Amino acid sequence: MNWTDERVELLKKLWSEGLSASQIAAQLGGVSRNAVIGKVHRLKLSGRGKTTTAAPRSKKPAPAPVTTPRSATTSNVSSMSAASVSASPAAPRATVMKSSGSAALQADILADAVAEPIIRSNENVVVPISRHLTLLQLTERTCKWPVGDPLHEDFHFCGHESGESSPYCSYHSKLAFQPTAERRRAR
DNA sequence: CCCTGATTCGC
DNA sequence: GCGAATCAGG
Repeated sequence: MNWTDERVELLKKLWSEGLSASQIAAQLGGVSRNAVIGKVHRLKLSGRGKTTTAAPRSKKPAPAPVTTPRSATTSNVSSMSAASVSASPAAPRATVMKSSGSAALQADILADAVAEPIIRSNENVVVPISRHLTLLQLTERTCKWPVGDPLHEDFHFCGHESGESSPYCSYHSKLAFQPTAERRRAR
């Protein structure tokens, strides 16, 4: 993909709006977050007020001819990152579904099996670069169950662990795959 | 492990 | 100029 003027403009815009490199890459399509970051640097568009890791100058990776294998001790952090989307004032199209958007991150007890997710993931490629709409980073392991009104600010996705091959967490999977209620003729 | 941006460097 | 690989941090 070329960095056309338009793409560069969009890059600048999104970057200035505080989107992360990966988010921008996702909307631009066809580029990796590294590409975005690289471009940002080349454009000298670093730092937009609040950069997460503001480690300007500390040390440069000296070209040590010797490989220095270091073992890092990782402390376990158990924080769930809720998938929140910065709702845009003008959402293109709302996925109409009747869900009582109150499925919080903590597997809350949902009254009854209400929601019937009509989530038709089309072959949807990249989200048509539109508003400063930024679907969060829905990775392969995050529950993609939408929560709340897409038109509202607090719209987000469940974000729970969704296992290896399911788009939803175990909880939402059950809701999603519930056979249209009692549709069986008991012999 | 997930994510973030920063830097380097071969192409 | 580009961006994968790598580094460094949360």
